[in-house]
Amino acid sequence: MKIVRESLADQVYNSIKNEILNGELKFGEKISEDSLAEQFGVSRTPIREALRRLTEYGLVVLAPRSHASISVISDDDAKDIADLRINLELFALDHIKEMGFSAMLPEISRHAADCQYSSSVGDRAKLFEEDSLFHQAIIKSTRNKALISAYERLDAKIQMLRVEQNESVNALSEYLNQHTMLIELLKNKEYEKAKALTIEHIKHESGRVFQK
Amino acid sequence: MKIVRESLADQVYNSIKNEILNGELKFGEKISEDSLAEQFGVSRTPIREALRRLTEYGLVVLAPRSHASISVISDDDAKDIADLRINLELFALDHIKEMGFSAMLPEISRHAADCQYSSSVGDRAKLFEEDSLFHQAIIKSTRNKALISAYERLDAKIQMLRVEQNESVNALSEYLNQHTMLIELLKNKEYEKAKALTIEHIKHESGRVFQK
DNA sequence: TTTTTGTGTATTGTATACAAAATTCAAATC
DNA sequence: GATTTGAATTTTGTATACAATACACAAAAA
Repeated sequence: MKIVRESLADQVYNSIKNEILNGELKFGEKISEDSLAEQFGVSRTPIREALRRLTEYGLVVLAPRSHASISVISDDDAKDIADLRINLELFALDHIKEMGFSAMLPEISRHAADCQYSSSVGDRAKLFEEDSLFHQAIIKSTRNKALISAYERLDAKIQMLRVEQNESVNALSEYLNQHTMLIELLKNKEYEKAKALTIEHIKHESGRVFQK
Repeated sequence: MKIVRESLADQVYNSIKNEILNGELKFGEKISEDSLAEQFGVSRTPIREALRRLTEYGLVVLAPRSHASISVISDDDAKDIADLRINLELFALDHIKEMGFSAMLPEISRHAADCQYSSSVGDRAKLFEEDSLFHQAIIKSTRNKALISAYERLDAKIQMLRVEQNESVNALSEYLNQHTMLIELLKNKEYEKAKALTIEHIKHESGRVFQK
């Protein structure tokens, strides 16, 4: 077996990403390479690589020769993200209709269950993480690599948005029930209902951006 | 007006991208930071940033602590890309159906015309570029930033694929006529026909991956 | 008071130096 | 001959040094 040590750049990337999704780094906050380098005890080189990768995922914005800052996602952007997300998830359902679940059904079910559990013990962070993994698993069942990587990028921003509308996840139990309902519909091959539910589910989560 | 000099990393990024799309750099070819640095007369730092960005766009593959190489796109990957592309372009058409063309129609038409012209003078590179811009313009008319950036990533690989199947763009004039036909259908609000044509158009271009 | 200009400071962009890991290839072993 | 081993070489990963640009704030001008 080949052991590959994670590079400092990768570690820093994950750490900064977590700090953004934890809310430790606020949206719009300026960040300097020097202070991050000092914070993580590394040189600026891996910090720069991490920041540039985060920029590609839309979590960080780079002002050339000036500074980096955490992204701010406007309501319009949030609406765009939700619209595209609906499109991609429906595309995945079409694929499942044609080709079946592949081998992902157990994983999908497990993430739905873990959402329920995390909710019941009040672990919001874990709940959000499992919710992302649930939707990613549906996408992954298509085995379409282009789709999977496009969704991965979108998911980074979806996760940011969840942090932002921190307080506003109303009717959480209904939201979580939709997961199990969706699984049932897919098992029973009721694809049109599954699509309708997916749209409702995403609009439900995206909240206010669909209310106008 | 603020003059911002393009960074060396950006210049190198564009140069390497062009070399890949020109075929100067072959698919699967190993590339070393040192030799690129020497070739461009810069240090490894901007080279590394460029390579990492290219990796995010799927044009380059990084083997950690070992080497970088130009991506190889398999037939399965090409099929995935074409499927997703169809989905995204149909999504854009739905948007145009709801909201109209926005102000992009002149630009769309111009790129279609430039495709025709480039074809007539036998400028393949320019033809491919304008073809990409034509489809990008349709996507841009939705004004959905998430969609636009997702498509931009996909487009990088679409361009690579066009280079690969260099000789096989058969029935080019038919392909180009489809551009003008599509514009006419959209002007006349014949959206279902436009969608059918889009599917045909993309499958036509993607060639062999749809032939099984 | 408001605007402009200039200078010092802080920050990013790039080059270079060094450390660590992977690759190569020849010699040794089976 | 095929495989393994190990040192030499090459290449990447990271730190540091320096250059160039942007920023902040005070002094001067309108």
